[in-house]
Amino acid sequence: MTKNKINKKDKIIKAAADLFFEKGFSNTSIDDIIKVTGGSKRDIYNGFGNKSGLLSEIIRLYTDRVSHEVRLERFDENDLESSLKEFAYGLAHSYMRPEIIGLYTMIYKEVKLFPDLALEFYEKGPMLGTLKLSEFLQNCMNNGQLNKSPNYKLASFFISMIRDRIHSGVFLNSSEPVSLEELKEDVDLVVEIFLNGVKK
Amino acid sequence: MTKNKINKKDKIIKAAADLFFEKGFSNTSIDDIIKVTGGSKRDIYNGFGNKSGLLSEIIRLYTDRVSHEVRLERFDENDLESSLKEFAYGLAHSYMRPEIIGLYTMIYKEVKLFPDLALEFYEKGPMLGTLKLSEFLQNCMNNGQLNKSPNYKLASFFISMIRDRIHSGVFLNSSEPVSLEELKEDVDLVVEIFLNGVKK
DNA sequence: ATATAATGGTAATTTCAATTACCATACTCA
DNA sequence: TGAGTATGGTAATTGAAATTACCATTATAT
Repeated sequence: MTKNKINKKDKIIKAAADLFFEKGFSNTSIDDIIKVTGGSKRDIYNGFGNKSGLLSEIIRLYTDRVSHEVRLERFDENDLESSLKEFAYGLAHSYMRPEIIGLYTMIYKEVKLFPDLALEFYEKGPMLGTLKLSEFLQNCMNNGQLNKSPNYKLASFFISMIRDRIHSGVFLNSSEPVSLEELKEDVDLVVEIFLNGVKK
Repeated sequence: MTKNKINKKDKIIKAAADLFFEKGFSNTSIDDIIKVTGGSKRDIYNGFGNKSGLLSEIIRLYTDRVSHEVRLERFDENDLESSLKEFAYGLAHSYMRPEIIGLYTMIYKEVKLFPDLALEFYEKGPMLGTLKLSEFLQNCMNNGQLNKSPNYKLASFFISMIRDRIHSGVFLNSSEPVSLEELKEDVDLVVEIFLNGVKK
């Protein structure tokens, strides 16, 4: 049955993603994956061509999920501060998720090996979110609520503060991961500084 | 002569650092290094114990250089804006240097393998710079020039904006590296937003 | 100057992991 | 149901790279 084949592929993708995100692509062997899923190496070569093919499918799949979430973001020009805060909470939430951290970790590790996949991830993920926010900022400039400024750049700066607050500890092994609740104050502070910084 | 031994070690360190920064630790073989320096593998095993030992020396050496530079930063409480700008230019300059980018790249790649070295890098590099800035901000708060706020956090936010402006393109393969001249406007914009955001 | 120790080079050795070969089994469709 | 095809499992094969063995050479110190 085709159904079983799909289940098997899914199972492999799930297991491989966990391993790749945890240990990186290069440090995960085909055998490691099979040890989790059962079956045999042939399942991977039949289903995905080779190890790199498996990675491609995983990155595509996970970045598509992220980009889908980003598209759902809603902003309200009549409530600038709340909108920014909600956006920032969503962002923080997303950057804290293990799959996202794993995705970033892996892409940082393997960007030299797969430059195209890294670019695709960037465009469907971080860039899309930045565009979404910059559009909102542009509307608020048109409104007269904000000073005219290069909107994409402002959006990038805002997002950098949020993301780095969460990721710098992870990627340099310099602090324990925290929960969104613990972060809330910091996120609010970011919004406050940013808003003071850019509003009329 | 001991002199020759040191020269040989230095030569190996230089060549290995270039390769590690360019291709990463795991993807550089001992033979790759020897191909550049001449001599034989034994030089590496005699001089550094093994491949990891070589990496340790490199990370120590390069992070010490960075931390030395950071210590030289000068601030002037009487000229807040210029001080921040000068600090930001220095920061940008530093984040753009190939050795620094290489160091970050490699540490991101291998943090799982060498968590202690990653932490050491963080403490001697980014953390030290952040402390330096936060001390200055604290002074300006005491002065009454800035609103009271958690100073280390403010400093982190400021640095995140500068660093991410430069590094996000590199690490996700999403844009060409730029020069400090091209960045100057963006750095000025960061300072402007930040200062508006935090000053009384 | 020569016995002893350190150093360097070449060629194993070992390990690990991706990929492939080959055979047995299970499925498909007439 | 049975010929032909696809799939899965086990066991090669291959290649890369770290580490080590061993011998030759050079340096050191009395």
